[in-house]
Amino acid sequence: MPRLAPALRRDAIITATVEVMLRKGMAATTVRDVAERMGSSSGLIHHYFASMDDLLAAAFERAAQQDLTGTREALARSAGAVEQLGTFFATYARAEQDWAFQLWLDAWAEAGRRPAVRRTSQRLNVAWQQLLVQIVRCGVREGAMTCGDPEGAAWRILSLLDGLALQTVAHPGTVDRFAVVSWSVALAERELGLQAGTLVR
Amino acid sequence: MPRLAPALRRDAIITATVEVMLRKGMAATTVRDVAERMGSSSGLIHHYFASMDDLLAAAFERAAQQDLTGTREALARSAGAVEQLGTFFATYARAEQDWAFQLWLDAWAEAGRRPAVRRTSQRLNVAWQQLLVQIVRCGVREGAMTCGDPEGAAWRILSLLDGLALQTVAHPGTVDRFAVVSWSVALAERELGLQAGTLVR
DNA sequence: GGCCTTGTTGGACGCATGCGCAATAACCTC
DNA sequence: GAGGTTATTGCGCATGCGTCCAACAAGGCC
Repeated sequence: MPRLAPALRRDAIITATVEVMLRKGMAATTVRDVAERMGSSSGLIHHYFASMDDLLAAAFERAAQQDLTGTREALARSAGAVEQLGTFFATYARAEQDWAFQLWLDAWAEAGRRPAVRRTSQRLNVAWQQLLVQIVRCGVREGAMTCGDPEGAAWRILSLLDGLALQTVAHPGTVDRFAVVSWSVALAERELGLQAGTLVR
Repeated sequence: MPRLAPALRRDAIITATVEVMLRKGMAATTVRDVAERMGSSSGLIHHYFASMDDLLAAAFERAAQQDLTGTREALARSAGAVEQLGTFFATYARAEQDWAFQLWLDAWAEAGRRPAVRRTSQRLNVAWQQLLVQIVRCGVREGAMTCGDPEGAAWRILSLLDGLALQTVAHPGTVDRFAVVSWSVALAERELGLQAGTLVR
């Protein structure tokens, strides 16, 4: 294994860990798996991460942040707050994002045993909520939405989407995903004083 | 350890496993833990359960079924479909039921690695949905609710409640549970053509 | 009371895990 | 090119896991 600058190596380890995590799940990811994926020794990983907890947390952070910034960029390309909200829902509806749901599910379950993972997942969850709050606040300022409690509304909508994600991941095929998404969109429209059908393109 | 009839011993093992599971989580539950809890040897457990997967599935089934029948009994004590639906939501709102949410979360996460647990959780999930379907069908027949798609409505409401459960378990303190419950109740009321406030006592 | 079925024991086995550490080798500086 | 810094190795250690099995003992049956 060629010698690498600390920052680059650390980065490479995280990348490899994310790949393993997506394939085998967070709980089944081991130091040896990551080392094999990188083609390096297992000792190297512990040279950069004090514990498995830290490594998994860092890897989860990477994956979730990527998702978050991807959504942020998509939002930036949208004109008004209403269109942004539509984009937000469309992101959740994408079938290719099942891996993200599975990852969040893993993180929630591991949170009980791994402090670092718990802290990271809580932080990122709040980040998603704040993203929604921002959109709603923007919509209210534009006069396109009405909402007395943006913080609360964001939590409610997020809970709704999480439940949807849970059902589709845990019981694929049983639930009609599209139907549940449209429903949640309709609910959000009513919650925010939007006309029905505004968010669907 | 006194000799016991197979059915009773099997029952005792499941009981002990549930207790350990509630305390340490499903993923952290080991054969030795269960044996120690029972005050027996570890070999005894494998005399009744072919694998750890089977044992965990049986224990999860026990806990979830208990919850299910408990709710069924509460529903039986309620008069009409509307009151039954109110009872259904009240069950979810109870703070003492956090252990149930945590257990479901564990089951969903373990499902990827443990076939028996997966089958059990899917079966019980459908059972909960059917319970809701029954209530809605009943309500429509009584003329108290309007719903064109009881099956779909049940899945949507269940997703909503699951999301709520997820947020409150994964991020205790961050989300105002009562606010989210009331919201989901209000949503269900609208979904089923009920007057606002009907389900809240 | 002897026998035989069967619930029960408790440790052994093999495997996998996270982690630590002395040795090695690559790179940089002078 | 010598020397020192440090990224990297790869094996060893302790621990924990699920599973298995030969031995043991407690009943029931005749």
